[in-house]
Amino acid sequence: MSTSEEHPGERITEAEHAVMEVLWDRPRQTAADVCEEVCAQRGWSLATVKTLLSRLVQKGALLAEPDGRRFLYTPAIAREAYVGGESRRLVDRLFGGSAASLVAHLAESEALTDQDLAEIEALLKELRA
Amino acid sequence: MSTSEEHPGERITEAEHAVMEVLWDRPRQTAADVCEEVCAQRGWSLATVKTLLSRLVQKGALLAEPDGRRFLYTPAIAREAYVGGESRRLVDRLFGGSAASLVAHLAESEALTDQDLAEIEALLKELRA
DNA sequence: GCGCAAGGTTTACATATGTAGTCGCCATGA
DNA sequence: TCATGGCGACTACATATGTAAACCTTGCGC
Repeated sequence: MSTSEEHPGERITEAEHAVMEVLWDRPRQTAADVCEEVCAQRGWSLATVKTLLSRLVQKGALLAEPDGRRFLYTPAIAREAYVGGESRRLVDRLFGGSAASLVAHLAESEALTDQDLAEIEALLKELRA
Repeated sequence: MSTSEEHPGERITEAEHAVMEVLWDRPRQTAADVCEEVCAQRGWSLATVKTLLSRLVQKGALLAEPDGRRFLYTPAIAREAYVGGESRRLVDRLFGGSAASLVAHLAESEALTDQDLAEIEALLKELRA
């Protein structure tokens, strides 16, 4: 059941993740573009964004496509893969690998609203079909 | 705000979490006891466990109950709370706060086995009752 | 042509984290 | 009573992470 991951495990950090989100939302953006999207919210400077972009490229999480004298950054890993990996990590670490346990916990701890429950039910019905 | 400040937000790290699990499983254990449980698996030395225990006490995640010249460590926070917090953090960060989205993702990414699905369905039915 | 602005690269530095050694105290058995 | 071993406290140190400044290169507008 191994995911098609071959990077030795270059974890993406919290701060880096914020940058990834911007690029998943819209690929091929410059450092300035990314900053435009997050610097305000996170109180970062352009320099910080540059650093994070570099580190992400090094980690193989981003691709830097040359565009004249600058780079257009694009995710090298799909959001789905990342989200899946993180989710799995959580489930493994806290729920003994049982996703059902996670759902159970969410439900019991009232982290799920009635609407959530309805949505999940609908979803399950669909999956069963 | 004295030393024994109660910070609900003091993050517990991966390594520290391993120690917490041992104590959640069985409270009031000494450093040596805890080591007994994890040193082998994680390849840690007793010293490492001691450091982690100290940090956890500082963070307010553990209580050190004096027992003669040593301490019996006990979780100061319930596992439920920790698990809930971590789950919520993940949901917020990756699923825009929608727990249902998480479940949807798990389902779609086949992280849920048929049995998981069945369990969840049963669970939902119960919650509806 | 030339300086400036835009971009990436290097360097920086504090705090966090993983992992562990060392110090000093003291209860206990020889 | 005295050496020992067990124990927490203090110290250590490399790497990771957050955050950013300094620096270097080069295309462009004037």
